[in-house]
Amino acid sequence: VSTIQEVAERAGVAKSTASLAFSSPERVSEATRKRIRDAAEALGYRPNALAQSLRAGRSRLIGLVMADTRNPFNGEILQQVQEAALEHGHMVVASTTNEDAGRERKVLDELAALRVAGILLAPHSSDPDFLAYLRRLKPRIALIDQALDGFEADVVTSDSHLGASMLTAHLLGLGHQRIAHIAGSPGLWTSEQRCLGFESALRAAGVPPAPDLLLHGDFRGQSGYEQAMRLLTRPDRPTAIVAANNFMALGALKAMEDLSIRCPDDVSLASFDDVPWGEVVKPRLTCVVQPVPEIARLSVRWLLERIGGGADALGPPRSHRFIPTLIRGASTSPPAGTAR
Amino acid sequence: VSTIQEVAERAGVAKSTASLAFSSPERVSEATRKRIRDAAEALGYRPNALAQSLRAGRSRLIGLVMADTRNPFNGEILQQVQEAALEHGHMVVASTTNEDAGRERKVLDELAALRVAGILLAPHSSDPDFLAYLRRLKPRIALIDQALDGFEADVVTSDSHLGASMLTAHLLGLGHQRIAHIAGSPGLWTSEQRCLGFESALRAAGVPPAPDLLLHGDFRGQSGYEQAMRLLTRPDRPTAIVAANNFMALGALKAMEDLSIRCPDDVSLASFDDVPWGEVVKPRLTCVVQPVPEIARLSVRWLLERIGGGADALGPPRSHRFIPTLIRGASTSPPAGTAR
DNA sequence: TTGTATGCGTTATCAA
DNA sequence: TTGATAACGCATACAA
Repeated sequence: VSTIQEVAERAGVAKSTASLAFSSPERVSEATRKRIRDAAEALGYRPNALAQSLRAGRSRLIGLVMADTRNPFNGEILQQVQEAALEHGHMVVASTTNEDAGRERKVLDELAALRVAGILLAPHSSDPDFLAYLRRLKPRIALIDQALDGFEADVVTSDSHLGASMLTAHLLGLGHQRIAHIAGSPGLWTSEQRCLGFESALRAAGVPPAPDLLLHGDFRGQSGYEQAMRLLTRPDRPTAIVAANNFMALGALKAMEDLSIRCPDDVSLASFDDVPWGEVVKPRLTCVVQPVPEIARLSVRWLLERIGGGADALGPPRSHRFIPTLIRGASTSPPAGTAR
Repeated sequence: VSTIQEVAERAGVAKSTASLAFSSPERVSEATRKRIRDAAEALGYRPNALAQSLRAGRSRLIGLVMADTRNPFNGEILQQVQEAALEHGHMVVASTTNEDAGRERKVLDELAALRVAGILLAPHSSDPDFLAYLRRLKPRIALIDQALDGFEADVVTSDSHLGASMLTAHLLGLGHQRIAHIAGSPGLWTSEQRCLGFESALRAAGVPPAPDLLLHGDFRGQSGYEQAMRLLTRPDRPTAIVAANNFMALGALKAMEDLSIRCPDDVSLASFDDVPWGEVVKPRLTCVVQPVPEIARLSVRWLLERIGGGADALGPPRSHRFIPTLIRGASTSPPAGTAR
């Protein structure tokens, strides 16, 4: 690639003029503008974004930090964020933490060093140290998918509390009373909201939450399998399970198979987030799905507004919770021996 | 964040000395080094990667360009590439093309403007124009997952030809004769290799490939559904189908369900690439899987070697094809009326 | 061992 | 309308 200096020489003008020809074409005479354009064309000139950013004090990069892109839910967030960012002329630096607090800080450090314009963060840590660290971090941060109590920032999520309540109410409506919840990693906002939503739906129906029916996993399939195994091998096993995400639900389903427990005939199963081509998973899972494209687009928009330095840049933190949608699958049905 | 100048002032030295303290600590006296370190610590100094890159003429970014991160196969490539890159001090700019040639060029343009150190590309286009464009592109390119005939570059893939042959031979071994193939997008290397591998296995078994049993999809689920519908509603429908990737296989499976065709009793199905938690897809798909972590790590290594400017930087293009692994599922069985 | 000066590619300011 | 110059933050060659 070539520099603006070379373009200028070829066009027989000063580099400042060549620069002007691109930034404010109207301030350059017709003739020279053409010469500069032609020279740039011939040389295949592309402005050096690094230099532009250094000069401007801000890059056209945004960082996206999430746990794991192997989960198609996150894969879609990335896809949508990337598209939305590109429409605004920004590229996305994608970083995964693999659920590791150390890695999370490391990638945030790197993003700060890169002077990214802003960071979309689906936080994994939530300890006070981490919050203090985040507050010191220079790039603007917006939270996506996962909120963080005690940290002031725009946050775009779906309503996890409501979603969990919807799933639980659906099961209660079918007649279930012993409903278990396989929750996500302790400490995470989504995990806790989903727990609360689960319990609140139970209480609303006059069913006292049983502590032994609330187990924590870590959002990975393996943990769903293990916790489901615990639940299902008890003498007083639950008649229905709510999993806090898609992978843990699949793990639970696998556990049922291995135990020859039929779903939904013996035990019903419902979860957060669909799986790709969920239609061919047997049985089709009942789940609540989040409007991922909207979450991605709004978070990008808000982040860029903050960065833009316009009137929107100030003002109190904004928060939006999208309403999830319940998809009735075949994995939930009235409990077997409901003749109570 | 602060600059090295501020660090230097606080430590009472020139900024070049401060710089030295980080790049060549041994060339700075114990005492001043400590003063500089302390000052940096106090100010939370992080070197500006933009400025470093501008100065060095090369950034510590690598671009990753692929079709779609919603496919967990690509999601895992991204995850692994990001991890490998981070270990070498590089961040990853992730860009999706959404199978759109225009977008593909656009993101490549942007990456070039960013002066990324190199690009890992899973190309979607393959026309001569595109090849010419790629050859002019400044950043070093390595191909991943998808090769590109006529373009000189390191390329890391799995052996698609072999993989398709493995699937086909497996079906032939079960006694199938009328085997169909739902191929990927025409023009893509993986699509063509898989076609060739499919046909070559047929020929090796003395079964003449039937042109009407070879249909092209576009690697998306919907196309798998549609082409499977075509195949399965024929009077002389095939007894087995090989799909060129996971999503198209799931689409085909859905088509079978909708047609009340049992798999594998009526028609067998085999595919490239697993699906996440494939164990709960009924029936468990027979498929060949690729060693994604190895593909990702080798491609990153080769790319960085080329960039590094060391002895490895020169030399002819390298190519490696990993051997895929056949996973026997429950979606393949001997054909129903095999008494031929 | 430390400091001075220069340039990486841009853009903005100011003068011509 | 155009050109000379400075500055963004850093690293290096060279001088002290």
